[in-house]
Amino acid sequence: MHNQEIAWALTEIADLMEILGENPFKVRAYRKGARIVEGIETPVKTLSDRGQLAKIDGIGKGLCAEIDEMLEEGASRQLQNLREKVPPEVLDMLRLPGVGIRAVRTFFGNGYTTLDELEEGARKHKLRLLPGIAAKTEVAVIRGVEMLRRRSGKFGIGVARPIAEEFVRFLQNLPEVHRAEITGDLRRSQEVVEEIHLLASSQEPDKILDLIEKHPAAVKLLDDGANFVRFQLSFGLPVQVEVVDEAEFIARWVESTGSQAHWAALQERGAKRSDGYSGDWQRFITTQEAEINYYRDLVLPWIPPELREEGSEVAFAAEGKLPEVVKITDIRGDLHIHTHWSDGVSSLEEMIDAGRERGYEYMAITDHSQSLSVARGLSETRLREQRQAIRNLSHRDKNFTVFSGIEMDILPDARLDFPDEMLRETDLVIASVHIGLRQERHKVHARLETALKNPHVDIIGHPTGRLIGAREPYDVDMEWLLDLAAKTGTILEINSSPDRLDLAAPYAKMAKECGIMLSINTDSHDRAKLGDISYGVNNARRAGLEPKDILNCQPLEDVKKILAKPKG
DNA sequence: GCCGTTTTCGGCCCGACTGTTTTCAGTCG
Repeated sequence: MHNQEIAWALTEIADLMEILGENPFKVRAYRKGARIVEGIETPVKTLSDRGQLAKIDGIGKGLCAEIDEMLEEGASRQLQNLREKVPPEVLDMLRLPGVGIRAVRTFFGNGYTTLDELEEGARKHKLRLLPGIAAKTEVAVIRGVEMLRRRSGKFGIGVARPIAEEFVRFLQNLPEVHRAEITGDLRRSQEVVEEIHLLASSQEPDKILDLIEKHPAAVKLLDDGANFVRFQLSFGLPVQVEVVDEAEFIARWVESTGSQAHWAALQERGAKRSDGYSGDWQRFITTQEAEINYYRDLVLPWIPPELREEGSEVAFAAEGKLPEVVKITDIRGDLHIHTHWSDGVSSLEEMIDAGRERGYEYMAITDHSQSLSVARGLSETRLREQRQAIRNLSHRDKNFTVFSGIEMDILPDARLDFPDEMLRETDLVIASVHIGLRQERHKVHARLETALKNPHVDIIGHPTGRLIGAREPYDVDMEWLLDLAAKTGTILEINSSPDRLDLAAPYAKMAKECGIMLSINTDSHDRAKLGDISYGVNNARRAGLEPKDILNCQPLEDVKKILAKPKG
């Protein structure tokens, strides 16, 4: 089992124990263990073999034994036992916003074991007859079940992509495979996908497909044919592997990357060609070895997969109007980072070293501010202490600049968490909404207005507050927000966490059109998450953003000027 | 279950908002 799978298993154990009324601190220990395992970069197997697992803070004897069992057996007996006691959909009830552990226990204790039953109970006003459940909870159940249904069968890019990459490596290591790539929605970096689609080329498709079917992760065969196999992973995600002849690879790759609209637009363009080989253009280009040649034969520049969506991009490309979208190598620093000064896992030193190792020129440490006490937010005194600690560390490397910043809370009553004097002396101020997410629109607007109009607020963090598939955005009129950001010269964040991707690509595109600068940040709470920047970059590419639109694609001196300059 | 320690068991981030309530507990972040 891999680190992520172990982390999922530990989380599931925690959820099930909680439903069964286990000691809350034991539950918390499992959750914490999951978070730690998720953040470890080396495979847990390696640490276990070296006997270093129990030395990690937060992993004691019990969790160590639990993890060792998973590594050896590929499963946890405790988890199996717990699953026998709690039907799977009772776990989903925990995901309903506004429904907590006590309500789930009440539902389960009164015989509700599926979401369908629960929804019916809510619609027929039966839930309110249960102790401690009222009409509002019924509304929350109905809304929440609808949200879960919309999400069902969909998997976040943060789950799908690492798994897809692992299968690609597996395929590439087979001697019979010439080339293997991710294709489909995932290659276009959609936020959520319904399956992983992989394309491989080989002269011996039967042999490849046979091997794939026997892969230990393929728990259930869904479908197979002459040149493909489709199977399901343990947690339900379908994977399709298609094997084609080398000569067909590029054409099939372009076609399967999609979207349908893009492919249709390409075909139309091919059919219209009038310079000699219009009749068999497709046969000609199937023998290409690179996508760039495929597009060149249609007299087009190569179109990045993230832009192959509407179909209209083909015409834009033909007119030379495609944006030069940002690449991951354009990113010069990460400007939203947490450390264990607040709720991060890694130390200040570890985060700074990790940024330097990524080849960044700069980074901003932005821990939470005092009001977010659950995250051990920094008081003014602590922030000043941290600034001094950062200055002390900065002397170690003159080629790497660390800004001392803050992720300051925008309070529910529309005040900011720090006075202006404090903000003035802080290198970079991100203002974010963390509490009071269900307020009415006029209150949310009043809060955002205070933040955007404050001359010291540089960036609005995760501007809509959504968690993909888990929490709706707070109630904000996006056109109003973009207009205000443009007027005040406030930068908006593209939060790279695959759970957030906030701003979403369509809003980021609108922001660019309004002349708003964006900042692609990871919001990392541990050093392993710095790599999430790739999700943010993919999201920005879908929005057609170019390096000039992005704060952290600018050289250090320019970033300093932008942060020092009064807004507006 | 983890940690730290007065080495054997007690304490484990917390405050605001909201409604299950009519005075406190559940939920959220």
